[in-house]
This record gives sequence, C-alpha cells and structure tokens, in this order.
Amino acid sequence: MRNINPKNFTKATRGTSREINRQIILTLIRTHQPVSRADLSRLMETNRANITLLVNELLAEKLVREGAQGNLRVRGRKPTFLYINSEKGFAIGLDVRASRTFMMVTDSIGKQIGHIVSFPTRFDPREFVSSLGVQIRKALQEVGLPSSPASSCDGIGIVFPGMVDRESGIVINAPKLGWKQVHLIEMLEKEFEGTPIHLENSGRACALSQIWSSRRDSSGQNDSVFVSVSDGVGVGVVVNGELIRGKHNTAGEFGHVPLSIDGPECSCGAHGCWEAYISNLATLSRYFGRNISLREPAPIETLEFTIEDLINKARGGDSKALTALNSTARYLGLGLASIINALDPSFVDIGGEITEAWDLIEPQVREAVKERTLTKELGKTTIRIVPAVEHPRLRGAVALVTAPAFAAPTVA
Amino acid sequence: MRNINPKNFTKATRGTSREINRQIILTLIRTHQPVSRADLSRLMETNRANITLLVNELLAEKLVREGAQGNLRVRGRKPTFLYINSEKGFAIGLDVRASRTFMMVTDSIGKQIGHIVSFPTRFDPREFVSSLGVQIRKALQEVGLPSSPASSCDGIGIVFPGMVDRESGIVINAPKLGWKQVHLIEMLEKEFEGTPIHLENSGRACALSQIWSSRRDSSGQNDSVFVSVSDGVGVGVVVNGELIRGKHNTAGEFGHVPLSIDGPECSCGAHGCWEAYISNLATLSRYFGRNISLREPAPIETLEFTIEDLINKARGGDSKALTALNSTARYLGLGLASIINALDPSFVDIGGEITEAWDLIEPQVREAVKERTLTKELGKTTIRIVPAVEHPRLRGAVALVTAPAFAAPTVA
DNA sequence: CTTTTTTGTTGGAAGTCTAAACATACTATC
DNA sequence: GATAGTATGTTTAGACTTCCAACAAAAAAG
Repeated sequence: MRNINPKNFTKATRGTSREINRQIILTLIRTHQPVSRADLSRLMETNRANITLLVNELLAEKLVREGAQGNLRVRGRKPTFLYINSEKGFAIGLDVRASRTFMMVTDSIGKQIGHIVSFPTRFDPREFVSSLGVQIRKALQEVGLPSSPASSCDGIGIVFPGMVDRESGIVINAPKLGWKQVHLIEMLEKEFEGTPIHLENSGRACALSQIWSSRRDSSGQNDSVFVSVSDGVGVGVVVNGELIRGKHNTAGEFGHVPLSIDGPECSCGAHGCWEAYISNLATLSRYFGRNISLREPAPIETLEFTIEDLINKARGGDSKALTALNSTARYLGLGLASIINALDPSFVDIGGEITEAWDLIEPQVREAVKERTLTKELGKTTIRIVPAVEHPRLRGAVALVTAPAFAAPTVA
Repeated sequence: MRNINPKNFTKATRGTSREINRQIILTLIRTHQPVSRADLSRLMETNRANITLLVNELLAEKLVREGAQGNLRVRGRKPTFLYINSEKGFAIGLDVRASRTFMMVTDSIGKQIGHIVSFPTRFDPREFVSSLGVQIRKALQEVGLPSSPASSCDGIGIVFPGMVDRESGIVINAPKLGWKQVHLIEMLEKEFEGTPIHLENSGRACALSQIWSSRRDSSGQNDSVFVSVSDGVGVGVVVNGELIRGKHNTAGEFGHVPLSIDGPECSCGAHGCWEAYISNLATLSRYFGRNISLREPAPIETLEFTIEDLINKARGGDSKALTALNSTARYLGLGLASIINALDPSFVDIGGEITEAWDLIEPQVREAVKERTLTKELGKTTIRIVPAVEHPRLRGAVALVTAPAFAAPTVA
C-alpha cells in the first residue's frame, strides 16, 4: 500500500506499459536464460504475440541475442533460445581496501572476464587516481578489450571503505586512507573521460550484489539485509527489491548502533558501537587482551597478525583465539537480533573475513540471535554466509554499472 | 533502482496505464481539493482530454463529486471544482489501550465525524468484542449513520497495544491486556458481518497516519520514521512512501534495540532495550528512585500517578521530576540517533505523552542526537512532534480502512 | 458587442496489449 | 517416407490508452 507522492510522481504515458513489460522480459531472460519466447509467454502469462514484438525490439537494440535452438525431447518446433547480449559492453569493478585494491572486469551482465587482480592502494588521492588508470588499462589489455575505456565500457563501479555520498561523488570520510571530503568522482571523470563512474560504500554495495545476483535462489524474496564484517561494519538494507539509501545517501550504518552506550570506544568517536565489538580489530584486540579502542592507530601486532591468522590459531586449538572468536560471535548475534527486530527481513547475509570461521562460531551467533529476538519466528530468520570467494564487494561494484539496465521503471 | 522479482511480478496490461493515472488523479484530488480538471492537467503535465475521460469514470463510480464553480478573478470560463466524494461511505477507527479504548468515526477520506468517544477496555476477549459492538452502534446512531455497520461502512481499523500479525488477524502477545494468540479478527468478523476489519500495532499505525495525512506539508517526502513513546515504544518505518511490515508483519521493533545489553530488564525479557529507558513506566520508576524493571507488575504508585502528573510536577519546579524527564530525554535522543544512523530518514515524528513536555526536553534530545549521529547532516535531521490532540493512533487506525483506495497500483 | 482567455469536450491519430488464425519446424507413428 | 500431431513463432485484426488538435462553452475585459 504505497502512497503516491503528490509532489513527485510519474504519470503513465502511452509507452509505460511497454516499458514495464520490456524490463520484465529483460529480467526474465537474465534470470532464466537460456529461455525461449514461448517460455517467456508462459512465465508472464501473456500471449506469444506480444513477446515477439518486444523481443524483436530488444534484438534490434542488441540488448538480447538469439542463440542455438533448444533440443527438447518433445514433439514440435524447436524453440530459439534468447540470451542477454552480454558481449555488447563491459564493466569494471573496484574494491578499494586499506592495504590493496582489487579489480574485476566483467561483461555487461556482471559475468567475470579474466582474473581478479590486485595492487597496492595509494593513499594520496592524485596517485590513487593515476594508478587506477594504469591498472585498468593493463587489465583490459590482458583480456583483449579496447584499452581506451571510454569506447565500450559501460562504467566503473567503486566500493570505498568509508563514508561516501554516491550522488555528489564525494568521499566524506575514509579514516583508513586518511581522506576527508575528497571529490573522487570528479578526479576520475577527468582520467576516464566519458565513462560513468559510480561510488558506494561496502555494506550497501554488498547488498546490491545480492539483489542483482543472477543466482535464482536469492532472487525470490524482496527484503533482506547484508552485514559486512571487516575493518568496519557495513550494512545494506533492501526493501521491496530496492537498496535503501536515505536522505543523505548514508543509510545502513547499523554498525554504529550501540550494544552498550558505555562500551569500548569506536572509530567514530562514540562508545559501544556494534562495530567496536565485532570488527576484525576488535576481535584481534580481544585476543591480545588489550582494551578495545578503535580510536587509536592500530598497534603493530594487528598489522602483522591478521584475523585470518587468528582463525587459523583457533582451528589449531589455541583456546585464547577461540575465546576471542566466541565473544565476537555472541556480539555479532546480539546485533543481528536488533536488526531482525527492527526490520524483520526475509534473510540476512553475512560477509567478511569472519565468515571463514563460520563453522566455529555459528552456534553462538544463532544462540544470541534467538536470545534477543522478540518472537520465535524472528529467531528463525535465515542467516546465510557469503564467502570471500564470491567477492560480494566486487560484484556490488559491478552491479552499480550493470544493474540500471534491468531496473524496474519508476511509475506512479 | 528497483530489482524486478522474477518470481513475483505484475506485468502491464492494456489497463495498467489507466489504473496508474486514475490513482494519481485520486491522490491529487485528495491532497489539492478543491481542484479543477484544468488544474489536474497542469499538475500531471498531460492534456485535459485524458483528465476528462478519467474523471468521468471516477464520477460515474461516485468516488469523486463535482462541487461549486470556482470564482477566480481572471477571465475565462470558471472551473468546476472536484472533490473526493467522502460521503460515500465511512470508516471507524479504534485505539485500544490498557485503560480505555478510544473511537472515532470518519468519512471515507478520514475526516472526523462527530466527537471522539472512549470507554473502558474489557480484558476478556469475548466481552471486549461485544462491548465494541455496543459502542460502535451507539456512536453511529449519534452521528446519524445507519447503525448496522455492514451497510455502508468501509471498514473498521483497530490499533492494538502489543504484537499483532495483521495478515492473519491474530494478537500474538499483548502483555497489558494479558492476551496471547487471540484470533481477534475472526471474532470481530462474526460480530460485524461483512465489514472488513484491519489490525495494526501502534507504532506502525502512527506512521500510516503520517503517510496518509492530507496535510500537504508532510506529503512531500517519502522516507520517515514515527516513534511512539507510551507504555511501550513503537516504531513505524516508511520507505518509498510505503510502511515496511517485514516478513512476519513485525517490522519496526526499534523499541527493543538495546542501549546497553546489560541495562535494566525490559517487558520483553531482555535487558537494556531502548523501551526500558524511555517508556512512561521507565520515567516514572526513575522518579520514584526504584530500579527500573518493566518485568514486574506495575507498582501501585504508577497506577495513580501518571506521566502527565510527572510532567506537571516538573513544570511546577519539582527538580526530581525534571531530572527524571531529562534522563528520558537523553536516552530518547541516543536511541533516535541509532535510528537516524541506520535509516537516514527525511524526518522523524515523535508521538506519545512525552511530547507534552517537549519544551522541557527538546534541548537534551537534540544534543543526544547530535552526539551519536555519524555526520553533521544526520545530526540535523528534522524531528517533529505529533501532539496527542492530533490522535495519530486513531488516524492510523482509520488509514487502514481509507488508504487502500488511494494507494499506487503494484506494477512490475 | 466583440475580443480574449480559460475550461471542458470531442474525434481521430498513434501506440499499447490481446486474441485468434496462420505459417513453420520438428517428432512420432504407421 | 508420408502423414498426423504438436510446439514455436508471426501475422492480422480488435480493443483500449494516451495524445493532439480543433471546437464549443463560459466568463471577463475592452
């Protein structure tokens, strides 16, 4: 039951119906390909005639291509399979992290081309931009694409570790890189003239990657939350199949909802944020038996000893490591319970290095979730792990570029 | 950028455009009446011809009526004003509270008819239902409406103090009334045969009242939060002009997000929930210098001494009362900051008895919000008071009945 | 009274979806 | 191998929309 905003609505025109059905067909081809016109008519419960017309338009625009004929073991004419014409363009995804930057090249529906490469992250904005230029051109050459990205590149999507405003393209604050109010998109647009640049933070980007993933299993439900546990805690909230971004493009900062307002100091300056309990640094600090304070610069041992090392120690039988992980697990679950109580999502996805230890921590997480959720049903909310090998941040970066072509038209 | 759910979408048919424009016109008449066809064509940036056709349909359905002619001080033919035909039917809103139940009768766009009446709330479900029958018939008689509500009543909307599942019509848990798993709608449908009954909790209902309020000022922005502070704390979240309800129809329980996981015990059984810090009972307990524990039955003094009394004491110079209020104010602000960080809404509305003391507590609330929000912009998020005289709960109850006629059609 | 301006209506053009008939291509079977 | 049967994809006519321009109606200004 959505209210129509009387100050900002979209009226229906002659072409509105066509536009809607066109996007539905694109979506169905994307999620069901290979698929025939007849299949589409059944999925949409409409007649084949209309499908033919719309598909012909998509073929003419080269958004869709016809492939081999299907070979069904039934009588009748063989269907001609349709595919998204993903060779039409390509997209570049970048995952900027404090230590290294990861990069992926994909076709126009986000399917990976070549290997994921990484290179050191430059802390100076100017150097950062020029090194990106070098690396992108190198990667394109390797996969045999035109090295001038302006040509057929649909866009560059960048996931940035910190607070960003995607509309203005400004990095508001990225403590790990020491950036404040850097107009990143402006600089990048000069470097890659004509190529659209998109910016997003990690939690929201991860949520995007799940919305737009082509795996069928995840595309059935419309309300979900992605929690990315890493150096910081990023959260992306999906409502009605749409990522919520908020008035200032900063929605999703559940990482700074407190567990205890008098708790340990957080990098944001406040006390007792969820992030201060479950970020990788918090877990490490717990292991080293020091006071957890994310405000101070990271002590030397946490630079050499990573969360992965800690997980390995725990697996090796180090009880101190296991205790540190278990504490994190409990706090993770308590925070998840808050999110579940607040939003009642269909499922929660969790990403980040901590997922490598999921087999060790799952019971504690679930117990804590059950403990603080208000109803039994809420306590049973599906919690899924998104392992690092799926590269949710990179896929989210790519989705910033590839998704708009498939998005529902705004109407009413 | 909304994803189309490939398992659950709505294709566009021949009539889709018409349906969309029809709802837009209804919305515009509702928010701008009196309004002429020519006005509508300008607001929608379309030609008058189309408006005429659609309006004629609405006139034939008696959803809209023509009124007096406008008398503009300009040349040209005078416009015929259009109005929502609000005399077509009527709606009944009920606000059930632990002590008394409040009732309002409205026309079909939610404009109040007659006075708001109240009567004692029966704790036994059967008595509750039959007393509702008596009271509703009495109220209808008084305002001169047909006393058999099945006739032209569009529906009955009920706001219930507790956890409800509006889809199944079950009161899951209402500690204040001692109800658990009561199938309220089933019982009421027997009493009021043929009349649609709607159930909702208080926080979400208040949010509805703001979405569907006909006041123009609030209808400009699409993302907001309503926080209702009373015996409990209810929250309704609006995203894209739509109340989010969640998978199990329980979304919005920010009241049980903790401020400190080791804090005072809450009525939900957990510790340190926001509700345990800011509910009326929490404020009263603080005043009486007792440990705040909402788990135990309310002590005698809080039954005789209400939050309104406390506010009056504070106004009268009682420093203990003022201190109690100030503590509540600070915790209120800290919790609001969490919501603002998490959702970045355009504005936050606050309702409940505590709003009577807004002039006393506003500075502390705003300071606490600024203290824990992540950016300056978030700290400046508009916070508005919805005074008790606006009866947000009752208006929300009514909106459950009246809003669907104006809602945007679901498409794609 | 005539001109100007605004409102509301009408008829047809253009663009949708829809339903039915039709052509095409393949399998199964005699 | 011919024929019947079946599924796919296309064409054509119909119904329903928005869109555009012209037109009638009504009121104020000159």
